[in-house]
Amino acid sequence: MLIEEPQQLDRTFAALADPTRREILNVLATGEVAAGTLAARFPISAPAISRHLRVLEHAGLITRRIDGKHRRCRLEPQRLAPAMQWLEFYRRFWSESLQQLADHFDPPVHPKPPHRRSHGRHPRN
Amino acid sequence: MLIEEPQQLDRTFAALADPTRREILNVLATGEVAAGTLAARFPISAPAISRHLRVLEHAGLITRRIDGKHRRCRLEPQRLAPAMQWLEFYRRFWSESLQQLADHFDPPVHPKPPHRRSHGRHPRN
DNA sequence: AAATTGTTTAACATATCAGTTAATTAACTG
DNA sequence: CAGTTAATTAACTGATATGTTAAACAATTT
Repeated sequence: MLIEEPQQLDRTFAALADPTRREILNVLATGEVAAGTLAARFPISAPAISRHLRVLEHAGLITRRIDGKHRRCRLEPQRLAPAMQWLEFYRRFWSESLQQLADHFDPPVHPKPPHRRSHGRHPRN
Repeated sequence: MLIEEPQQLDRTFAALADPTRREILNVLATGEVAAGTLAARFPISAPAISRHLRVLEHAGLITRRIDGKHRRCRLEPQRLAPAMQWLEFYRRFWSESLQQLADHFDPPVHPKPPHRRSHGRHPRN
C-alpha cells in the first residue's frame, strides 16, 4: 500500500474545496484547454484563474505545457486516486447509516423499519 | 439522484484538507468519543480541537450530543458520500493514465486492470 | 521593430484559518 | 454551596486564500 505524504492529501482536498477549481477540473475532463480559454468561461479575472491553475498544478491535479503563447492545461485524474482511497476507507461505515442519509436529505416520509438497528453500531477496536 | 449544494462539497473538501481533522475522523471511526478525549490525543490545545470539531460539524461530517458534561462526537460517514461521488466521476479517466501514475509515484496502486481501455478516451467538445 | 495577444507576476485589500491563552458556561462532586 | 472538570467562546496573532488592477513577460503578427 502506497504511503501517501499527508501534505499531498492536504493539497488535493484543499484544491477541491473551491468550486471554481472543481469546475476547472470538470472543463479539463473534456480535454486540454488553454488558460485563456478557461478564463473566458468564468466570471473572474484571468489572474485569478491563473492562480487557481497554480493551486491545481501544485496539487498535481493538472499539468501545464507551453504551446506557443498558450499554456495548455491537462487534467491528471490519477492524482485524485489518493483522495478517493482515503474516502474509500469510510465507505464501509455507510451501510450502517443509510437511513440517516435519507433522514437528512429527504423528508422522513417512508417509515422504514429500523431492523438493522440490531447490531447497528459503530465498529470499535 | 440527489442534487448537492455546491457549498456542501466546499465544506466537505475544506474540512478534509486539514490533517488534524482527517485524523479526528479516523479516531471517530472507532466509535463515539468525547471532545476532551479527542483533544488529549493531539498536540494542540483543547480550544483548537473544539474549533476543528465545529468545522467538521458544520460540514456535517460529525454530530455532537451532550452527555452530562461531555460532548460525545459521532462520525457521520454517509456525509462523505457526495465527495466520493464527485471523485467517482473522474475514476473513468484513471485507466488512461495509469502509466503516468507509475511514472510519478511507485508501483501500481490500482488493483483493477485497465480493461476499460477499449473505449477509454477523454471526451471532447 | 512595433503592436497585439496570452498569461503570469506584483502589489494590494480583505477575509478566513489555525493556533494561542484567558475567560466563561455547564455539569458533576464533595 | 464551593470547587473541579469538560468544553466552548472571546480576543488576539500570524499565516494563507481569493480577489482586484497594473505591470511585466513571451510569443505572434503586421
